[in-house]
Amino acid sequence: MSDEHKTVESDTSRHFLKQWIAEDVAAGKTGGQVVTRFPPEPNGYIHIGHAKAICIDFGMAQEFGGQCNLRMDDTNPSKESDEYAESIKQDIRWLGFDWGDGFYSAANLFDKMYEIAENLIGRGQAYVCDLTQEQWKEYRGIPTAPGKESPTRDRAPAENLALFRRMKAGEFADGTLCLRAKIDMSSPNIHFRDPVIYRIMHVPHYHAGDTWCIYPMYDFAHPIEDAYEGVTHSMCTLEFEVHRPLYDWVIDRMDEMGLLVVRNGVKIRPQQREFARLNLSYTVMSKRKLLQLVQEKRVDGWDDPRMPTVCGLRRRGYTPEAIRDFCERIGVSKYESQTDVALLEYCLRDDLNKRALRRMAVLDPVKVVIDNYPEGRTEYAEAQNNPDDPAAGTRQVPFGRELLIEREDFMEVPAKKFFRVTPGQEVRLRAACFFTCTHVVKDAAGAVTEIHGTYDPDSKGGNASDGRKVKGTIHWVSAAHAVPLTVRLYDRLFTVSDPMGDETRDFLTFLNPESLKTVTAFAEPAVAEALPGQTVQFERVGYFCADTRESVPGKPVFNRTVTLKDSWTKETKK
RNA sequence: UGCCUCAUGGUGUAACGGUAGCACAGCAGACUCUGAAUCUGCUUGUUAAGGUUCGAAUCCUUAUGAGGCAACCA
Repeated sequence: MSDEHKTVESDTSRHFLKQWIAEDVAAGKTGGQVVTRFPPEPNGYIHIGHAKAICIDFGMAQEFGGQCNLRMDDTNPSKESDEYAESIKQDIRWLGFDWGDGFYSAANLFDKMYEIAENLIGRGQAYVCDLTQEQWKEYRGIPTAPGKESPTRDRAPAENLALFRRMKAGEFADGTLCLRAKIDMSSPNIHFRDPVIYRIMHVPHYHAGDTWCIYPMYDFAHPIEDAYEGVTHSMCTLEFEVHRPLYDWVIDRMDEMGLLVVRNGVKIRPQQREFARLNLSYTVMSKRKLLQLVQEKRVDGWDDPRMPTVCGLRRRGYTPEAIRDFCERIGVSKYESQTDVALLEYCLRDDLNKRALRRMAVLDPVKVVIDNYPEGRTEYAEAQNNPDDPAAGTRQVPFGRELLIEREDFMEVPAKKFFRVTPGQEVRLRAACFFTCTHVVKDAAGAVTEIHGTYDPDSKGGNASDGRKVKGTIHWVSAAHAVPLTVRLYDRLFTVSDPMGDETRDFLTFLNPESLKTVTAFAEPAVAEALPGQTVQFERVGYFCADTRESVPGKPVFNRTVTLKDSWTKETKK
């Protein structure tokens, strides 16, 4: 990763996770290597919120010269698939992170987990419970009142073991029996009230096949996975905070069984800490809500450019650098905040400004006729591909008597401080010449159909030899050479900053009906050469990305990635 | 009405007992062959009340507000 994307920070400005890890390193708790992990469940596509977690997990490992594993936390086969697992890998690689040979799957540890479970039974720390789920719910109690013990809680270990083996052998139906840790039914922490650690589930596993019909629960599996991988720092989101005592309980049991990894003579005791998940304005982040948008066809699939999914952002034209920069800037804390999507857009523009080639395209055209320019003649204006980067070179843009310019760049009666085309006001046609409007032609309804004017032959290239200045420069396209292209103008998916914030209204009622507008635009010929996935800047308009799905040579389709900042529209609203 | 966590400008974060800073957003201006970018300047903040201290955003107490926990999900 390049340094220029790192935000400046002082030595003392370190978020709490960084400080935590630094202290452990100093105290020699890591055995010489910090190991973290990103543990997605392969049951859906990852989104910008996951990207934050990925940047933290991989970022902390990088910062401390350690290793970050990618682990599929696949303990519930009813929801998981290889397709999801592959998409997750692809998205993480695209974001720019590398897990090296640290790829793991919880399923690879099923044997060991089972062994630990039997061990727990033998030690009288787990038992097979035959309460129905309804009974269990009743026995467990509620947060404000203690639970009561299962009638089978004190069954003899030998009996429990026999039962558990029969569970494994497939002798029981789903939900009839389960294995529970024997902890404390009166604990104020519900997760300590003899949590279920194994359930019967006659479902084949996408990765482990049909070897198992019992599967471990998250609270049991996760610390075991961390421990076996030698993970030193296990970072997750806030909702797991109340699970931490249980995580530590499992680690303690493993310690007693002598199962903790020893690295360079140091016993690695994984520790969990929690940080606030990302909330972004004008979108939703829950997997369930995103799934709903897809299933109800409110959007065009998981990779719809309006979606906050990584694949959606990618298709929209976002860059990994911009996303990483964003994740760096939002910081890490335990406060459940809502980050303004404007910051994400800032990071995007900042990155694209440096690298996107400049092109000219007119989204809402009106014809311009240069009356003193010869009919049928074509000249070429040499335009810079990126004014901030001379190395990007130049291109030749065809110019002729008839041009197309942006409708909003003309005002018959100019507003105050309007520097664009208006009768009698000289403007610059970007990279070409000066132009002055003389008169307009209108249709029966009074709409302008043609703007007539003259150019100054002495201003070819964009500057007059007498050195006079013009206040406005506009983009244009030669009518005779214009390439039509389909442009999708994307806007925020929701009309309100927090679509989930109103409990009385469904979030769908806040969908922005104008989140997608499709128009036919006209561009200079070079635009047609853009490769799918390539982002260019349509000067004065915004950044646009050739769609990876539907753009084909000869029939280009562009997605608006993000607009340019626009201080003129603000001016007009005053 | 149990347990856990959190609270700094509009937003997000920093300050770890010693001058409340940075970024985004906003506003004003300079510059400009993109009304972009760049540059300058500005507005706005420690939830409240007590306490400890020479000194509190920071430590303590209480209150208030927000979030989490009652899947055989993760």
